Amino acid sequence: MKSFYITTPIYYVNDKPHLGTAYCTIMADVLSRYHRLFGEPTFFLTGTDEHGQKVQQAAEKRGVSPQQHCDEMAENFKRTWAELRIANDLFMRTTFDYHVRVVQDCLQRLYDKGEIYADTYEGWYSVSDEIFYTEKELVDGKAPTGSEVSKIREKSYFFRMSKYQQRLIDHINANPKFILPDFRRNEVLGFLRQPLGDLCISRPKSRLSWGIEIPFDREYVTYVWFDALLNYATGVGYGQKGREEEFKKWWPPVHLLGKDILTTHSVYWITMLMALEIPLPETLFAHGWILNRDQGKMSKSKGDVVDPVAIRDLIGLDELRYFLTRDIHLGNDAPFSLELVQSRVNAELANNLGNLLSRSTNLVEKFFGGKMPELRSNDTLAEELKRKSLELPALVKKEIEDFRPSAALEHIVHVLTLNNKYMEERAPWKLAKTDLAEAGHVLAVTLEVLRIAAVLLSPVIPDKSAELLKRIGCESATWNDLSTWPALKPGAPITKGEPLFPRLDFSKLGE
RNA sequence: CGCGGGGUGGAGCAGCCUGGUAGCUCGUCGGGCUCAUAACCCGAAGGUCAGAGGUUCAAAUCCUCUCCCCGCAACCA
Repeated sequence: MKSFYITTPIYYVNDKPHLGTAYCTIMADVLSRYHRLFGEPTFFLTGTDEHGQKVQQAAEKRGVSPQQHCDEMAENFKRTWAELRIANDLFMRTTFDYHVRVVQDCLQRLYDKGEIYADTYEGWYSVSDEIFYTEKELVDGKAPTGSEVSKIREKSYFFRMSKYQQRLIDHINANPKFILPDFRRNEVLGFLRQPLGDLCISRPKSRLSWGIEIPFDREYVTYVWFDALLNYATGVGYGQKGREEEFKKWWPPVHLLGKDILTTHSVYWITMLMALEIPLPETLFAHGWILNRDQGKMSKSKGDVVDPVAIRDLIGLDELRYFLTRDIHLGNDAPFSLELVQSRVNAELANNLGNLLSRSTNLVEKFFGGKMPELRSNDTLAEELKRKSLELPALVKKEIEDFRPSAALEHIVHVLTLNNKYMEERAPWKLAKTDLAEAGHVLAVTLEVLRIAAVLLSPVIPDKSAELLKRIGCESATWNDLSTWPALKPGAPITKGEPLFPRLDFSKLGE
């Protein structure tokens, strides 16, 4: 059986989780839950990137050790993901012992193979900013921050990235699903039309001590990206005795990442893997950014609500997950606002799904004493509904495999809409007075449709989906149950309950 | 001439690769229903698909040019 291994970037531990990182993590969660539902062995990795100058500085400022600083900051992420129902299999941290050890092994191996060599790094350095600037970044001979820069030369170690340029181009061209969406692939290929340089992968300890020590020269630590990217491999056992089977089981991964770090992944990471002779990832999928009303990047300074937990508190967890999955076409930039959330959630979750559940369960309570009615032979409309429902799993699966979760949800919503039309057409509230069994049939059909929809929506709205299934007495919700019709047992208890998705109303918030 | 993306009814987006009656959600207007979360159903108005030219029997879709918006242009993360 084919396994599915998906990763988010490991987030820089110094930052706090915001809507952008939450978006990426939720999408990876949704995709991994779908693959699990399909019955595939699935592994989902997220975590934190913990080395680097900024961490060192932040720790110094607080008067704590870098490790302690990281331990505390990593908790922000763990807690946030727990709040958002993220079901990751591992929370990876680049300060894990085994990660540090394997990164060092990799450095040593590449050095021994001649893939890493010593040379002189020359660049414009700002003492006050403590970083190098590229020629192009300089403004009138000064750093963009206005500080003085001077040209300095220092011994550094370089990875022979340039050596792999053509192989990388060939691989991208030969594997159309390697970099997605398509236009991102073009972007990377465009970038690769210029000659690729070698990558400086060392930093002198005099400037940066919080990093992984380079085994063949203890005066240096390795560049954070070299360290961080390897987490995708070390997290599932790469290079570790006793974990060979684990690595074999999960590798290669699907990397979900932000478009801003596509270059590091498609160029640095991939050439590193080539040099290390590790099989390449299946797909690098770059998602877009979530923008505010003015189409700008979300930011606290602009007064946007960026704390994902605060947003969840405002609109509800499953509602947030649904909005991000449904309203945004994975890969594209997309606007975010409470109005947009309200509109989407009310239309599809409250009015369509929630209300369909309410009206059908209400009628079952009213006319059938809260017991699941029986199906009869199908009329044309019911036959169509049944057929479309049974076709849904395959449609959803295809869309998810193509990274189109929004389209997957659209198919489901479409069937629910048809069911609402069906209710209108057959009017079981009237039928009940003339032909009770027929009214029961209409309701039974509806509840079966709801069952299938709820199971197919469970990766996106896990809590609400479970609640729905409970109310309609569904005991088994596996992928195989989706090809069963009927699955609900006549006579089983059906309960109406409170509205599953209360309508949102932000009109009074004074936007 | 650096590279790439975008410009589709009032709003937000699909469609473009593999040309063939312009689609989805919301909003607006009219009607129906009254089981339901003022929800549901039916109908209508509203678009020269940024602009110009070209290819074609046929272009939102392919090609060229122009205008506007955005991202990237690596070794901070």
